[in-house]
Amino acid sequence: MRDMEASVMLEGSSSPPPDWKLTVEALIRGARDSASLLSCQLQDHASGSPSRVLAEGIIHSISRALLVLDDCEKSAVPTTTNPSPAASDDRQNEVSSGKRKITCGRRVYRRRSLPYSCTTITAKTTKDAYSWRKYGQKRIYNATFPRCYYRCTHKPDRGCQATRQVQQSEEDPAMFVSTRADPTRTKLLLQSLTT
DNA sequence: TCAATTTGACCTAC
DNA sequence: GTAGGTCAAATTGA
Repeated sequence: MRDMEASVMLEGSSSPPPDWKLTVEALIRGARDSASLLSCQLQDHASGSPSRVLAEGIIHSISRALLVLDDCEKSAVPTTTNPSPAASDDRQNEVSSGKRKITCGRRVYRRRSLPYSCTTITAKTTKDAYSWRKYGQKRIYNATFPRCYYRCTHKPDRGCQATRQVQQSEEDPAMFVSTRADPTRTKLLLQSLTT
């Protein structure tokens, strides 16, 4: 698996085919369905059992493979996401309006489609190397459960850009769909896969 | 007192 | 125009 991921990434240094995006989306759908199925199967096995360890490994590998594919796509179409410093200055112009302050001028946000994202499905919100801090929650259209947004606690002091989205599964409320994105650490992971 | 969470507003991608 | 991601004031809890 490791070798496959590495080779996929190396090939991704060239321009992707026109239907690359459709291919990746199809893979993502298939992988998510597979992960959901495996997650359901996991419920019947005790934690640490060989079957469960194997299935968790498969889910992890799928997530990593998708991560590499996504990165190949991104590398083919370079983007700049540097927020304008001037934008933050605009936020200084605040006026008071009732309960909360309303900002004059435009805020600038880094947008959508989590770069270098990695989706996993777990029986509960798992602990990892990060310390997450919740910064938002939204009701999602056609979704029963709201989506929660987390970012790394160390963003202000260490500049950690990791973010995480967690949403309860529609099919099985006991499961949580977790999407993590960390531009800096993902690059390091990809480098390690090639060595 | 301070850090974490909540929640409505703001903003942008689609 | 709408859905969804982010901001930041208010609130809560240790």
